Amino acid sequence: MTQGEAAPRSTRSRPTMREVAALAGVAIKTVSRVFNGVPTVDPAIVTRVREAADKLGYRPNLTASSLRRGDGRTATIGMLVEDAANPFSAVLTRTVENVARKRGVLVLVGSLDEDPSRERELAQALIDRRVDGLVIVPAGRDQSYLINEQHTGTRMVFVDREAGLLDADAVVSENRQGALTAVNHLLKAGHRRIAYLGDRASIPTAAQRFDGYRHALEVAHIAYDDEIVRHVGSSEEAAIAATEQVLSLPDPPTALFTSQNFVTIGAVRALRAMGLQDTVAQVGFDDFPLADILSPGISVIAQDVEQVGRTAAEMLFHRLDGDESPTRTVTVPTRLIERGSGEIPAEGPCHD
Amino acid sequence: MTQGEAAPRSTRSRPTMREVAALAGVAIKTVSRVFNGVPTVDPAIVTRVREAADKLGYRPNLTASSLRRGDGRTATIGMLVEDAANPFSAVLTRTVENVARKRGVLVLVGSLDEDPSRERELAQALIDRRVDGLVIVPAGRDQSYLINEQHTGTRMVFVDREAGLLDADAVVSENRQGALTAVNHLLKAGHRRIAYLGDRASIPTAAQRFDGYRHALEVAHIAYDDEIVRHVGSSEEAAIAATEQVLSLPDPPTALFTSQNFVTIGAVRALRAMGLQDTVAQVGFDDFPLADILSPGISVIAQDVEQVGRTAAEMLFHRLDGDESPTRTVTVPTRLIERGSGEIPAEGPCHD
DNA sequence: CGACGCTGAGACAACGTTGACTGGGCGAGA
DNA sequence: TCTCGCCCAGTCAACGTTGTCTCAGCGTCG
Repeated sequence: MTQGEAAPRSTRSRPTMREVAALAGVAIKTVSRVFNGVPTVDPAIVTRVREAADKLGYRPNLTASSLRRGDGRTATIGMLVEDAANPFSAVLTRTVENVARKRGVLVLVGSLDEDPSRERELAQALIDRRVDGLVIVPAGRDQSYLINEQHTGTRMVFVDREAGLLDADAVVSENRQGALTAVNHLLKAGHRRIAYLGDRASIPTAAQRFDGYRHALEVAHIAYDDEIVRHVGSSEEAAIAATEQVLSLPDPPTALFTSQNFVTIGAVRALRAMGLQDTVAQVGFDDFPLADILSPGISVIAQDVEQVGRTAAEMLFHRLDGDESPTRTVTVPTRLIERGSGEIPAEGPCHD
Repeated sequence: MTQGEAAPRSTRSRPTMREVAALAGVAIKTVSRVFNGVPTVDPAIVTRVREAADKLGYRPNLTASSLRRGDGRTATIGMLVEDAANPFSAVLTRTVENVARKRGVLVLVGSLDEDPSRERELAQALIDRRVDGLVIVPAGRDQSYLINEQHTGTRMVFVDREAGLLDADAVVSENRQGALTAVNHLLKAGHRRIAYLGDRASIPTAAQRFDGYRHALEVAHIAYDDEIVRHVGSSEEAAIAATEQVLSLPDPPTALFTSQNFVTIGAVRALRAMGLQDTVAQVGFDDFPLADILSPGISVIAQDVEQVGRTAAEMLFHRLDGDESPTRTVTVPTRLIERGSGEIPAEGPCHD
């Protein structure tokens, strides 16, 4: 079965419009018209071109197309999240993808790991690929490096945190109000000594939640005590340690407000390890899978991540459709889910 | 403050090499050389060009560059997973991203939702953007539509499931062996009546796990009984219903092997709802967060998702680096994690 | 019956960049 | 002194596609 083809099994080069045109016996431009659905092409020629294209396995080159065509659109957007593997980012990515899909737009994803320099690098990498727009959960506090890109037509929406030193659209969760609700809920159960365990205060969302915590205490005329306040970062281990420390104080808290996912889970672990899960109340910020199945179930302030992602994507595409209205920040509400841990009453005498 | 600029605040067009060249007083080609780090450029000119570029906010256009340059590389790969929001896919995406990052390669992500037609569409969309390579968790059983692309140089690696009707690299978990281990573990605890609850049998991984289940029973000389076998799909609700049904049989199983994540969680819920979590043993396939914190902890066969993703990405990049060796399938081992639920002994008399 | 408009297809240049080649200036060796 | 070759920057065309323009063919109307 010796054939003429002596090629080493591998790489032909990919067929182009030129070859399709040659095979169909038409001009390149006509092939272009066919693939762009221009109606003024003889149906007979259309089928001839399509057949030639199928035979050759031709696929249009979108990068060449976007280079030449007027709007320069690549039908691709960039998405920068904290970590593609964590549930918040993953859900966000998926909802943005869902909105993009309806428009034939694909999503480039990058993880920042809370590193501002990585944010810049990846944003640049996306811009170098001429994405039509960006959805960013910013790691740094200064996005002014994007001013140029904004002026040259790259649309962008910030998520979870607003942009710093840049006038841009944003979609955020109701962080301060959510935290307030959480702490008020614990106050209602009679708690007067409520610990705050959260992410580093340098992270804007954490700062806002902390602010809500302080405000709730203030309104309730409870003195702020930084002995029972820990900004631990977002690792479970650190949260476990902090929880143990706080509960080992001479005057330990009777309730915990844990303001971030991994911190919440760390605290859950620590409470169970100490056998205090039915004694010390807890409300966490951000829901997590199986929170309902533990005993007690973990009460949380749930963010509507899907809503956040969907809104952000829709805002971005509106901008791409030509919306030139002033930038705005949309706040998505949170809601309290009572599951048991947040409803544990305060023990001991009431001090008022 | 009336200025000459009457422009409506918005969209300048993005500067090109031409403009940088004009401002720096050099030829376009020299700008190109500077940005490609060609060493034979006068250092004085290099700084002149860089300054001009900075002043204009110039950023190279990678799509134009990849169109012109010889290898046609876009420094972008495509990744098709089942659902970017689920933990398995999310971790996979992240590990692939990590390997890609080291090479300055970005990742386009798409979710297939187990829909073969969507797999084709998205694969085509990625190819139209001329990605350098593809990492695919296939939804369908026939990937022959990719043969052309394979021959024209698009590299691809399949993950979690092998490609159908296509000779391609793959990285899979040890499904059959893992299931075997799970069932053997339950047998060792004295169980003779072990239910199988898993995803639809049309999904290759589910079929392999089911195969492992049957094989383990066979070796142990236990008759197969399809009364206690349910292929329920991957929804928690369906798994809950199936678990309840199976346990309501006249001769209910004393142990469950749940062969997929959501099925495992559904069964956990059902067992708790029925108060049987300390009576009926369970081993699940695939680990999940908080499995250790439940009581009893849920014993699982854990897949090494990071290892799977890393291996796949590395294989892809080896191919891109010119590796032309025969295609191969790498199997990544699983491991049993004992946490309590799988070690609950069988009640009642032993039948042998 | 000739000018006119319309329909459908091709020619040409250009998008922003880089590969291949060219050419001027200058030092070294014959 | 002249040539050779090297160094560095420039010119030109091309990557695959599409916007603009042109043009052939044909039916219509005054």
